[in-house]
Amino acid sequence: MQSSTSTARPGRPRSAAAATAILAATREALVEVGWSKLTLGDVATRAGVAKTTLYRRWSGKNELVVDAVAELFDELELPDRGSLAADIEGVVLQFVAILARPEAKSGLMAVVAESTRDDALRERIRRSIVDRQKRLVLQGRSRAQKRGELPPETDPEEAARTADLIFDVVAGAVVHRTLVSAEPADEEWVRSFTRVLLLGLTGDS
Amino acid sequence: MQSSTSTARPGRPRSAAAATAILAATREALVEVGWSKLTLGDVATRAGVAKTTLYRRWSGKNELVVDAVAELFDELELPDRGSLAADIEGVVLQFVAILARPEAKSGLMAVVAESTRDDALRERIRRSIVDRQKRLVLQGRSRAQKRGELPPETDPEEAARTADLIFDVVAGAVVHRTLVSAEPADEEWVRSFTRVLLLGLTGDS
DNA sequence: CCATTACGCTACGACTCGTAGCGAAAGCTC
DNA sequence: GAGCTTTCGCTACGAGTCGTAGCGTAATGG
Repeated sequence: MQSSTSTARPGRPRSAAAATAILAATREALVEVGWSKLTLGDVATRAGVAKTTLYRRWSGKNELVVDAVAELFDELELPDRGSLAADIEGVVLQFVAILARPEAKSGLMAVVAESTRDDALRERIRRSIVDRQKRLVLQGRSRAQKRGELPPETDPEEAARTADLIFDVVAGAVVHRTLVSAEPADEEWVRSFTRVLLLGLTGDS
Repeated sequence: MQSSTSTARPGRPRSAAAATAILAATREALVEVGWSKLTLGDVATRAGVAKTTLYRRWSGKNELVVDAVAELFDELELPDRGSLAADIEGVVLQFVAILARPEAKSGLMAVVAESTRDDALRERIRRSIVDRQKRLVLQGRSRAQKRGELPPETDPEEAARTADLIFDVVAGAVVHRTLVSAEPADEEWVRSFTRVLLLGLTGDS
């Protein structure tokens, strides 16, 4: 019996422009001052809104940064490059490019760190970042199966577990290389990584 | 002409017991309140020392947490389990166990996040955590080569690059599984991961 | 036109920060 | 032991941030 999907709330609607400005200002502040010194008051000033507006929409710094960072990862896509190896290399290079941006580096790792003590935050990260990008793994696998590069999966549950594993290996390796080892994930590194991922340590062509 | 290695400073020496108590108190605080709400005043109280003592020894929260967390990783070792696969599974399980501890989770990720904007901090992390554990990769490879499981390396530079790659893949995958995906890295997962690492995605036995 | 909600602004107590200054303690050298 | 040096515990401080409350105004829908 509802007219539409809860969009029909009375009163003045929230400004969409404000949301855009706030998230952009958050990323700007992440670049300039980093996560630990980022204050909501500063973000509000940069965005040209009142501090109270910020608190009305987000419960705290963590939630705000998650939303600001999540937008960065939505540009990932998986163009068909003809082979599984080329597909992997392509998407990994995109991921590397995103992680090279300072707002992604400091923001992402910080909220992940905070999420170890905050279940709601972890769930927010999972929904808005992690699960959204797992599609790339599924897409790549299905393409490789059509090409005959990978065998079709038999057990669907096993297939889901493998997809999760691949996602952790790929994303984890890139993040670790970029942030912890802090060395460039250039094309050469991506090629080596892809080779190991496809052939393993023992399988040298 | 120095009596010993710069240990011969005049004046009252710094209490070694205080350092131990401070680092332990830091880990305790990481468990109870997490990184963002951890205050140096609280740590000082827990350790039973004055806040000023803390500031005399560490320049800030980041440096303190790095030292407190670094001690956790020193217990990693690589017992000879007879095969490369078994060796990898063993050390990965140890790593998983350490990362399961809340003080390791929140502390490590937080300082890594901060290090994206602080070169000195990144170098401190590298020296006290990352490089210290790369020995495990080198040790495992050399053992596998003696067993004939891996070919001897030809180019030493290429060998170093590969070792770095392996380290990023292993550590990154475990960290991502544990912290970002936030799902258990149990024995079954470790077995699957080891299989992919050794045989690759294509190589199914 | 009226109810309802969002907005901008100001002000507030509570808290943490990092530092300074002090007297006392604990080592070394002579 | 005397004297020097450095650390330690304690107290106090201004500066800055936190998250919230209160108010008048702006923008929607019925």
